[in-house]
Amino acid sequence: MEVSERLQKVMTEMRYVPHAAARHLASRKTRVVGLLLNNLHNDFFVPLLNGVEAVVRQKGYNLIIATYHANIRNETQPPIGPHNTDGMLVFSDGLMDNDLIALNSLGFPMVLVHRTPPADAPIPSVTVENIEITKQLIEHLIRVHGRSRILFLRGPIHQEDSARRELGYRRALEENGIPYDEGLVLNGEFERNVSYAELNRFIENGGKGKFDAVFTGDDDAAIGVLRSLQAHGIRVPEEVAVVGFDDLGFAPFLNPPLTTVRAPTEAVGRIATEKLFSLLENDFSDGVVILPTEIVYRRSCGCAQATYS
Amino acid sequence: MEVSERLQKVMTEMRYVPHAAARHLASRKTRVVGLLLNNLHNDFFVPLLNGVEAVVRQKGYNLIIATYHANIRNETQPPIGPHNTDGMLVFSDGLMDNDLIALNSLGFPMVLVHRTPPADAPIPSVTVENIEITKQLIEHLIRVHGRSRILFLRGPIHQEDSARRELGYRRALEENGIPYDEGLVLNGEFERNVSYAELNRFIENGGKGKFDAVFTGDDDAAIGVLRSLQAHGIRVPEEVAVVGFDDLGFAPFLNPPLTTVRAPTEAVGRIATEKLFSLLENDFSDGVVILPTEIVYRRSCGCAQATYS
DNA sequence: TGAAATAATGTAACCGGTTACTGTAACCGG
DNA sequence: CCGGTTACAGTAACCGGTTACATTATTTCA
Repeated sequence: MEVSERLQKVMTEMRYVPHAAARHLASRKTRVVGLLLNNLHNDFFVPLLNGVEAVVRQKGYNLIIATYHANIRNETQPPIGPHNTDGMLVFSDGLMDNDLIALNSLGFPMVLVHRTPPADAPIPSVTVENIEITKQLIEHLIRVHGRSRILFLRGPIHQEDSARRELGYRRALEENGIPYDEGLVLNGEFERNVSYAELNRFIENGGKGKFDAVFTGDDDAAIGVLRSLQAHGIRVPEEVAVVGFDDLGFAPFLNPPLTTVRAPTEAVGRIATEKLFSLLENDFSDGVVILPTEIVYRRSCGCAQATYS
Repeated sequence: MEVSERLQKVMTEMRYVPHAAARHLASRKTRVVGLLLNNLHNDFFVPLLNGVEAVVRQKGYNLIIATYHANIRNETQPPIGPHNTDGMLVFSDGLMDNDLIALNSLGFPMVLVHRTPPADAPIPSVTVENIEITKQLIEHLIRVHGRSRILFLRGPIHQEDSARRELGYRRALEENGIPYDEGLVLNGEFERNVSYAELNRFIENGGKGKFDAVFTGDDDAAIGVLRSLQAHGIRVPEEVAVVGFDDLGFAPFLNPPLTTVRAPTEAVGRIATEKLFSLLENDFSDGVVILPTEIVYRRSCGCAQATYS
């Protein structure tokens, strides 16, 4: 029997597990990758985490998850970096473009998730198509369902998905001759509770009757929107059409079933992590991947039949 | 200016971040805690993670998340342990009772989540009340809605919540004179996709008409159950009443709104993590915490009115 | 002002592995 | 049976901090 085999056997028998810190220190490798998120207040992260974790585990690495966002960046150091990981996935607005450039110039492997790299730093990135599909989604509300006063609940201010969806929203309005109305844009933060509160506020301050559709920004916010509309006795989709984004698992079973955009979120997590490992192992990975999205038409926009009569 | 202040200043100026591995090695502390999960295929983990992560961040620690379950425990070492963390939260059937006892006797701080400690190891634990509330939930179906052929989709075989909910289910049947029928228990794994497939299989193998209610085990599985029932043209709650467990954020907005048990999952995560830190900092924490649960009655069991007529 | 208390600096060992290098034993083909 | 290759063993330096202790500078106050 080879020595290495015998060694393995004895190590297992004696339940010897090498001390991670000592290995890390000596080998200058942690075998840990990090995932930096703005927050965890969204069911969106479940498929993302699944994609990430599956690849990380398969590679025998560990995964550190941390939240870090723009509001705390001046108080705290980023919890993840070259000092405790071999590389990281960035889905956070806490690291600004110049932070990314600095880390990148240090040779620290990174992959951006749902975020475009800074102009002069070739950091790989994985995201989904937002602008064109959002434009189509809004145009569907306008052309098929005759809606024109479309409320938009945007997401976090620095979040790129939010900005792009807003762009698609504005383009659709523009190309269909509907003036953009600042007053119809609320801050939903892509969170069901925030969206619920914001829409309540809007409706209770005389907003009722001022809108005939809502683009909730994402599916999680759609939950808050539906709850608020229901609480105010506004019928969906008859009085107000509602559309979301992401097609989370619950979307087909909301009341009414949610028309939304199917985003391959687990694939985003998986591909981003594979890119990160390609960077770790081959020191190379190519640029920006934009995964395709598609609209799923259900009841909440006015399409299809109500399932329960 | 004090020396330590000046030091801090220079450290910030020069962007010096101490190398984690070196600190860990020298100080024998990692300032990392681990969270061991069976899997991540469930929206249930979002509130749990939120509770855990909030406390971990507030304490300035890092969080490693890993999946580990009974099916892979013979192939791989647990990814989290004394070698790379200061303590861990265990929500996993991958570590057996004797593993826990071994780790505990090493003095490794652990807190069990949704799991009762082994008889002879005083490991703190945080979970929610399952048995009595499930019994009440099933009795509600029996007594208020007159159901008697109640399908149960149990969760993972070693998962304690699943076992306890099954116990509550059986007690309710027993105390109401309904014989337990093995044929009405399916393996839903607490996963929407598995539950969907299992219920489809059941219905298509002649199960249609053999049940008038479903206890889905948890809310995530409820999504699969509702989808399957809808696909087979079975009306909820008229033909089949459906109840879940957890009261995840989407539950009030399923179609129809889901009657379920409200479980304080974020609090479980928060309290469990606080217990872990109490163990880390004071080397002490007391026993088993069982958080109370309550039934939330909505449309899917037959209570309340349909929101959309 | 001088002795004691306190703060700062200097030094070396150590954490538990990895890495590189040197030396010895086993193996292989001609 | 020998030279050359390969497998294994032994040794020491090193990774980048922490810790403990000894030394020197500064402050405090009788």
